[in-house]
Amino acid sequence: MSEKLVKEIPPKSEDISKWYISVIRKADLVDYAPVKGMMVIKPAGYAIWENIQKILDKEFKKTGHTNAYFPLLIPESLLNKEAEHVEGFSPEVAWVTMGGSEELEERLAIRPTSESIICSMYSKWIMSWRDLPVLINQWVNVLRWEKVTRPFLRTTEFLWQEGHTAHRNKEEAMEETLRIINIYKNFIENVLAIPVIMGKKSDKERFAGAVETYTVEALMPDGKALQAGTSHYLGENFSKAFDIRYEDKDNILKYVHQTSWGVSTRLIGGLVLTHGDDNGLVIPPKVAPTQVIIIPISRGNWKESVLPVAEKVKETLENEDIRVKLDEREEYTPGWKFSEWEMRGVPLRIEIGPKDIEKNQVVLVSRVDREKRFISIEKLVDEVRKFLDDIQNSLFEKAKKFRDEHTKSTEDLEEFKKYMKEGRGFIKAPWCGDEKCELKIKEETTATIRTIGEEAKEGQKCIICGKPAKFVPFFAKSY
RNA sequence: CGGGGCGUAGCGCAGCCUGGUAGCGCACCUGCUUCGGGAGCAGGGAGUCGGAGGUUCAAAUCCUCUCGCCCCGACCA
Repeated sequence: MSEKLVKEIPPKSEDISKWYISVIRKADLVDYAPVKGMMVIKPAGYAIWENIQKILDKEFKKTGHTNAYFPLLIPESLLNKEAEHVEGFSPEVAWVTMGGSEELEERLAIRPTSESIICSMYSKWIMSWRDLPVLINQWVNVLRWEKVTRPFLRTTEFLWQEGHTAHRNKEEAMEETLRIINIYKNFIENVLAIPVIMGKKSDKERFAGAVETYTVEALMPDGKALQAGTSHYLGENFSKAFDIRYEDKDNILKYVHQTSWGVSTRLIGGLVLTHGDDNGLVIPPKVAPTQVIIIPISRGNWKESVLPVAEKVKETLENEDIRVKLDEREEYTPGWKFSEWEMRGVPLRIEIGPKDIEKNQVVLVSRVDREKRFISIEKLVDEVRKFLDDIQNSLFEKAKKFRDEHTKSTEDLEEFKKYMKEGRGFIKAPWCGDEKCELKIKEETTATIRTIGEEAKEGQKCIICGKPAKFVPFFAKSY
């Protein structure tokens, strides 16, 4: 899209941060709250989150999960039970120390994540192999005292879902961990139209308290990677710390194997960054709160001629469960409305004017590239569906093309550094598996291991130490 | 948490260096004409200059502290 019609949005290519802030605020997704790092998710933004919830929740239910709610406050003693977990999270925990004017005997953590409180309950609930698996999810807010914040991408408080499951053995827990990360991958790619790389985290990048962390990583237009979702195999780490045991068929008491997994409102930030352009937001049809905006062309006696047709079109689409709005406001010109709804990211526009009425047609216009399709009113529903599908696909293809073009392979550190300086992106480079080399790469290039990638081939050498490589990770600078 | 930048009307900014009547564009309100890519004209409303101290006859402007936002690092979904 060449023409820039929306004023006050700085070009995405020039300063993506300014662009990002400007778009989310102009599209009315978010506002800053009075407390540092906290945001108000406004109706337009929350509607996207509701659609994310609706679609993901269905997937969780389909795979046997149920929702519950665990408390916001976690006693310090519980949080402290799993050593690695505390160490990982304690720097960013906010504490409640007063109740009214009384100082509390034990301070209470505002949940940064809920493993500890949920495990403390699981230890009461799980007795027998017949109680397993436990497959519980909750949609809640969590709080992490972050030093650097950005709306959606990293906020002090954020909304997410966290699944916490308990299983009889490693195999079942591992299967669950992978089932979930695949649900995330499919959702993020098919619904949010953001291509991701799926894989395992290195020991250093792993979730605090986990045995293995699986992640889906998306590449943003500035070449930085966004961790979009994670699924952890917790092994027996928490069950041992919280004494979650069950009596198995063989009469032996065993520790459960657990998983936990989550995606957050960060996904909205990823969506904005990935698809937006100089005219504002672009929301993929499958999550768009409004998929179609109808703009009647207000000329002459349009209220008698055009408006009734527009209303009929709206009704027809509504009956087909297409999320549609009609902008019949008189105080704005059609041109203004075009720009306004483009900025808000509505993927498909229908223009209906006097000329169209004569020809018994309507004009469909894509948000992505302003492609116009003139279609006869009889074919409305099919054509709208088809166009929405095309837009959904083209957004994914466009993002995938960018991702692929910004994924490079190298076995040379200098070339690695050069890639990081010019344009950035994912870089695949062989690594021996040693954390020291991982740290060295970060120091030299600012890139970290996003996923450890596939196993190295015979003869590939670590880019730092030159010893035989174990893996070929995806490196990138991260959000 | 370190380095840098910025807080002036809803949004974007000028004014600050060199203290002396708070300004511009967009948005908003009223009216008329407009309307197939952010319409034109005329009139109008709106700001304790982020906050608290201090210097001064006088502070948006100078000094100190503080809060917040943005960028770059370290840390993290």
